[in-house]
Amino acid sequence: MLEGILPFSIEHNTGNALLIKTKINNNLHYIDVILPIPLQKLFTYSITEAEAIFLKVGMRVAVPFGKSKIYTALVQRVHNEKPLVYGAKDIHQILDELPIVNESQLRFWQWISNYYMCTLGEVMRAALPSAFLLESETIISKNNDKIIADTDLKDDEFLVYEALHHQSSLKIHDLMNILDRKNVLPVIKRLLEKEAIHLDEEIYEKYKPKWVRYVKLNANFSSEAKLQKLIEDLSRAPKQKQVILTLFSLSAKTKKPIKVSELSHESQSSSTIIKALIDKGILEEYHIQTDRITYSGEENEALKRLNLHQTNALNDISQSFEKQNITLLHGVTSSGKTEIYVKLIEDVLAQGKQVLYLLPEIALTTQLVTRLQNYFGEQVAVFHSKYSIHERVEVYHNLLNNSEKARIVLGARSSIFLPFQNLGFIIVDEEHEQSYKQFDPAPRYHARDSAIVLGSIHKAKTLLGSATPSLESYFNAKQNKYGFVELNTRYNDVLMPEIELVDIKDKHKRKRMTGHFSDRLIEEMKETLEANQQIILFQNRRGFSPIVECNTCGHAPQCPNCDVSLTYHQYRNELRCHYCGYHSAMLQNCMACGSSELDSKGFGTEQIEVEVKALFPEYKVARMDLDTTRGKYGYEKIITSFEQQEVDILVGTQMLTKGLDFRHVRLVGIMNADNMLNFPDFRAHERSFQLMLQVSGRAGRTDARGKVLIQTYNPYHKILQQVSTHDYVSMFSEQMDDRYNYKYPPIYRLIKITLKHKDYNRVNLASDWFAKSLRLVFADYVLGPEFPPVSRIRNQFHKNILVKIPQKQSLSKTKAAILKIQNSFDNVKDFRSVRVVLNVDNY
DNA sequence: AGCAAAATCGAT
DNA sequence: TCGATTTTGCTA
Repeated sequence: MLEGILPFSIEHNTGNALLIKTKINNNLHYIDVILPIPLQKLFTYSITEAEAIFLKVGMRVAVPFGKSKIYTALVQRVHNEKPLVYGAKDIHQILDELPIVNESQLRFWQWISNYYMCTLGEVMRAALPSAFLLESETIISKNNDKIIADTDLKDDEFLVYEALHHQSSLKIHDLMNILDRKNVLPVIKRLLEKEAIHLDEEIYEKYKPKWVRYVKLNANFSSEAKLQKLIEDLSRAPKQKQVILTLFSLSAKTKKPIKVSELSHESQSSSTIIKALIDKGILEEYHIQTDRITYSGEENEALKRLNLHQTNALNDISQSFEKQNITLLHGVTSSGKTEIYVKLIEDVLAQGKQVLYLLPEIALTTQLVTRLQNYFGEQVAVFHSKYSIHERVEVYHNLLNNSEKARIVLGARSSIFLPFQNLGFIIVDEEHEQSYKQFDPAPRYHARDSAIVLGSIHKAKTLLGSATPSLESYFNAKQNKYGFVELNTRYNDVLMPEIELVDIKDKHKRKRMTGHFSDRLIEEMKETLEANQQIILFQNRRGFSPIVECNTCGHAPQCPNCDVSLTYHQYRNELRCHYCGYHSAMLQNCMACGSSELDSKGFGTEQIEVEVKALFPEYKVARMDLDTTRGKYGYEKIITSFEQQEVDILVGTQMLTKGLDFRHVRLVGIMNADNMLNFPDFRAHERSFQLMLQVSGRAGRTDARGKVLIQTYNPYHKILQQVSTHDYVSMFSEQMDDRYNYKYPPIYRLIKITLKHKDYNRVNLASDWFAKSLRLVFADYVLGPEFPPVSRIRNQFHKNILVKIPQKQSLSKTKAAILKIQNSFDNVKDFRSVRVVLNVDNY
């Protein structure tokens, strides 16, 4: 039904539970449920008649599973088919009054599970806020019916028993702390045998509504006279009197309920004073349940008038949507795409439909959120990983209830799983971003592609936006699968920045380099700083230097768990592994020969920061990378201080590229373009082009034309030439030739199969076997097995096999064949312990 | 996934 | 030879 429009089709999978056909008995009732674990099967439980009437598809039930665990499961089907080969267990409890997952979501889950080759349970885990998935916890308590003599207990048993005298119940985790070891089950078992304790399984809601404490004057004092008396009585308690007076003035001013926190703040007195008043019965406290997500907005901002180019683009998009469900908007950086989105959103809202606005995680900045909130006020809901589980539940509920508070969802990739009721429009901004693809764990979905399917399920329109579209989307637009609209002028007609390539090989030869800075870059930096403008320096590698090498013997320290050399981080004087997090103090001497002459090879953001500070000591320098943006607001702080011009030079990794709008940046320096271009990946050239153009786009966003300097050893590289002329089209056609010749996406599809095991030989044997079986079916379309550039991570050896799928080959049959091979693979005893990871459309 | 039974390991 | 650790099998 969706052929020709979608890049893929929807297939249906019937759960295993349905395969065991059975006699229908109308007196017996069953449900098939999805469990949030990586099992392909659905499970059938028996329910009572009353439960059968009450239970609807999409409700949660707590069910016993395995020996003692209780899991949250989702009802997938209610029926009367008695399973023949096993006895269905009863459910433990119903958890919802109404379904929390709707029919379209379940269809969507099914699609994700089929397309990305994972189980429905894994999709469920990704799709529901973790607070919805309660699990049972074993509670240990003392058996008071029996008295145990201390002498009957071993040391560890005694410790637990003794602890139960002080605390009525313990959790497994507490036991681990008490006994200071992981394996506590034997102790529990022995205590259980001696009837010293008993166990209970307890489930609890992780979500608790937020209650806020309010106070009011006790009704006894409502009359004028009594009030007068109260004030007099309190003359000897000035602090308390102060609180009462503040309460009066506050309630007179706001005419709203008074929060305890507010009162304590306004009256400058501690909460103990308020507590004393409550205890005296003068004040009365009460609680109101509140939303965690509140919008304390100013007046709605009037929509900015669109300029001519924007208006044209808007009209083109509307026209395109008449014929196409998906449209690609290719708009250069700083062309004002957001304003166009806002107009489109307005139209959809007017039709009473919901909007999903997807952004890469990192681009979800306060900048954009407040901007949208200023236009749409309360109707905007934000959903991303920095939100607490409680906040996520609230957004989820607001959508489920089709609340006014969630007409527009602004979110990162996981927001495609929210319970939309009436979705009318999806925007995928920065569509080319690779972070839309989930890497680990399963489901390894691509949010852009999944959003397109979601759109088709809801019959909604989808708009993909980017200044540097992915080859995939541009190709689809060229093939007329998508509509296509271009916006080539920047807002206010600011010219695209001038891009200059600096040959550092030549500069090195002529001794024109200071550290990693060419004379040209220093010149431009000076000029920019003197004009009171800001600079961004881009280096796509964090740390100080990626390799530390001994000058005498050439030995470089390696990570003990991974196959990489350790990166030197100067600010903590540490060696770090960027794959597993291993770190150790920086060595003073070479571990192999003891020489103290250690040299660093290569450079990262940290080293650039140090060098800039030395070059321009009178200016403020900041660094933005994974190391400086840890913590909830780390990222925000750096951006704000740069925005406020407290910082003149910002050094950073690709984080800098994500949709930030800085007004005073005139110069962008790319320290070294070569390491991205030489990255061993078929998308390296495409990605370098996108990355460089995106950073360049940060320059000169308001009036003066910006400047970009790209330092490289190879200024004649095709990609660099294309970047310097802003030539997306020739980049596209050239890259497409390569993709065509070497059989890569978007011409061919890819499925990557990764095998992992701690034993090197076993990975080799297993992957050879796997690849050989694949070749029997797919012949030359199988690549590998090959070790990835980093072949060992966290003590696991990795080996990759790539399956290329021609356009005309059936996707579902291909996947079925791969699954069949995996199944026989799992039946080989020696291979069973090898982890197999399937990654469809891997990035 | 998580848990327990079965199989294998290893030091007395 | 017994106890500990790893592997294997199953969940409804």
